[in-house]
Amino acid sequence: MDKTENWMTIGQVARSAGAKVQTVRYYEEIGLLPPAPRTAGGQRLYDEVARKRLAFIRHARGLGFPLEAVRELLRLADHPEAPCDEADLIAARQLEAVEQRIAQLLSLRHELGRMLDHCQGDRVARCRVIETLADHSLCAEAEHLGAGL
Amino acid sequence: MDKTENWMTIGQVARSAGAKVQTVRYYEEIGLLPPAPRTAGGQRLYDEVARKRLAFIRHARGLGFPLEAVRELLRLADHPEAPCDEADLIAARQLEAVEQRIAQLLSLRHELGRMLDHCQGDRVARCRVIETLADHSLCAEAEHLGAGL
DNA sequence: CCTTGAAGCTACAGTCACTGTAGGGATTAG
DNA sequence: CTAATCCCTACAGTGACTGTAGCTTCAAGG
Ligand SMILES: [Zn+2]
Ligand SMILES: [Zn+2]
Ligand SMILES: [Zn+2]
Ligand SMILES: [Zn+2]
Repeated sequence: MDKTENWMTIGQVARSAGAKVQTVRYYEEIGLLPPAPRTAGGQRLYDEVARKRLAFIRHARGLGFPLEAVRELLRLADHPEAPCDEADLIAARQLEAVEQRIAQLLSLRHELGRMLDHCQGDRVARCRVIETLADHSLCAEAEHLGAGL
Repeated sequence: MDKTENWMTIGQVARSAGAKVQTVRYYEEIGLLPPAPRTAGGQRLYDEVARKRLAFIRHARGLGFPLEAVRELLRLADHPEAPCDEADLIAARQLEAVEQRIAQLLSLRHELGRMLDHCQGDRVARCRVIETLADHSLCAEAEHLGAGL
């Protein structure tokens, strides 16, 4: 009944979802958002449906889902009659990835804490931080092979 | 006393440090490793000093230090008489970054677990995973604004 | 109607730390 | 001598944006 389209500009829709303007354009470019209709002057316009879609994407990204998973979740959300096994599987895989990452980071925290605890704050020649980095056998147990935060 | 240089190829030194050959060349390119001496045919050669330097880099990377921090740690390791405050500060900052990341991921784990626990595994129309992504007010408390794993 | 300033447009480069590929040359064991 | 394995350079691609330059459009005030 409410056909009064309440158009928003890209800046408004971006703010409403906590995204940057460039990010919204990027999502359109890679096909996560449909091409937005434009004003006569070529500026993008967004309605409530588009705003919700953007909010969905940002929420999923905030929970760490990679964009390909978000793409799949959007596709599923567009088919409400399909069974939800696939959506649950994607979320379960994401949970597993988060748990693995947590385990890895707990191990890194342990090693970093140990390094700092053992250092007497003397010269570099006797710095436990430098010594440990030069000799993995000073580490407690961790494998810390995968890199990055 | 041991001047018998025991040269390794790039493949050998990479394997010994758990790195790929391209990664070793990349470290040389960005100046983390000094330019390696070459054979007459132009192939790189590595000695024990270079092997240790590469192992140091990989160990630091394995503990999550960004390359710029590794660069600084290497610079400090080359000056054994300097005080070790700087090295300890870099490690402390890394520890703090790891702790922040852990806190964030624990919150994500909580939300993902909640989503999955509440879903009855019906149609997408009633899938708690999709519902939650569409409506952040179904989340417990977390801000999950920063993205990515 | 005109001006001004904010916001929008495209196109492209840069981030981080690699990884992969194409198209060749070097080295070594048989 | 040949075949297999390694190595070389140079460059493109990854993920998910972010920043910049140089322009155009829009809304509001005078
Ligand atoms: Zn120290
Ligand atoms: Zn270690
Ligand atoms: Zn479900
Ligand atoms: Zn939420």
